[in-house]
Amino acid sequence: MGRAPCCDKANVKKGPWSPEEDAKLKDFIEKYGTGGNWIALPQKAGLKRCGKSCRLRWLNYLRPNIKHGEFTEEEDRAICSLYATIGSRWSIIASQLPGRTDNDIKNYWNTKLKKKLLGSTPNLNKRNHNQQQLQYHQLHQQQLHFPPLQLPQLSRAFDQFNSLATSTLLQSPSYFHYEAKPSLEDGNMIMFGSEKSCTSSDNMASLESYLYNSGTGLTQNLNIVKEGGGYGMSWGDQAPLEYNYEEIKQLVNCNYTMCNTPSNSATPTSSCIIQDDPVDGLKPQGKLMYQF
DNA sequence: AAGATTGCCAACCGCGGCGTC
DNA sequence: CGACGCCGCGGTTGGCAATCT
Repeated sequence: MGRAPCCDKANVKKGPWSPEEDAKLKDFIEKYGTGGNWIALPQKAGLKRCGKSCRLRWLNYLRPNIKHGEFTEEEDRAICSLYATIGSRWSIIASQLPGRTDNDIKNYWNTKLKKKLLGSTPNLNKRNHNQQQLQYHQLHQQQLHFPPLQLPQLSRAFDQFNSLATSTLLQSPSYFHYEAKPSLEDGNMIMFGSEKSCTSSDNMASLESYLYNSGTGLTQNLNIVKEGGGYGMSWGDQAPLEYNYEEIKQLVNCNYTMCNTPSNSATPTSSCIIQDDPVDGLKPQGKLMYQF
């Protein structure tokens, strides 16, 4: 049996809100608040709308201090760096941008910012867009001799680093590094992986189990070796390429500071940055330095 | 000039999390 | 401790406007 519907779908209005409905909702909430119950609110406010629809309308449009219109360069940078760090968690990203809603940011990212990062402009037709994208990548590959990098894998990697940084598994000062480098065998693939040393076998077992259960997709090719009194571990995968090294470096390094500052401290306990790490004086490797 | 395509964004939908009973 | 109901999130859709062919 499926989930019961949240409202009587036959008796609720759908689609765009009229100014009258907006006024009713706004007046009601300003007078009485939401009462902590969106489902009951439309009936009390005299609206033939689903509670969820009311909530969305209020949060995305009617509530005070909502910012509409163009995003600033500063907001662009913040969205980029947060997306690179935590992925598509729009509500968290929105919480860092006063006046902006998660829906707004999601739409902005999907329709404009993503394309901006790819070096193309909005309102291009498909043929021009594809041509420009191709030229863009060709130019970058000629200049850098480095294939483009795929963003989703990086986002997952960052997710994993973030949760590890704040997990109780890593009590003592610890050091991680994350490497993104072109595969020597296949220029169209990127290798990504991490290494971790640990002096306690118990700790390592917990970490291993954590990684297996974290669902980040980064535990392929997990390799654990005994090193002296402790253990060393590395894991990684390879992925097809979409973005180039410079784009990713800019994304990550731009304004990036880890947000795991403890409540009793003014300074963050960790940070990350991608540094150039030339190999044999030829290709740069993206090395994400992660210290906490 | 008109039909087709693309961009944009408000709104919808389904699902997972969480609190309550 | 499981069922239930609500909330909030992120992905998707629909429809209008702009642009292209």
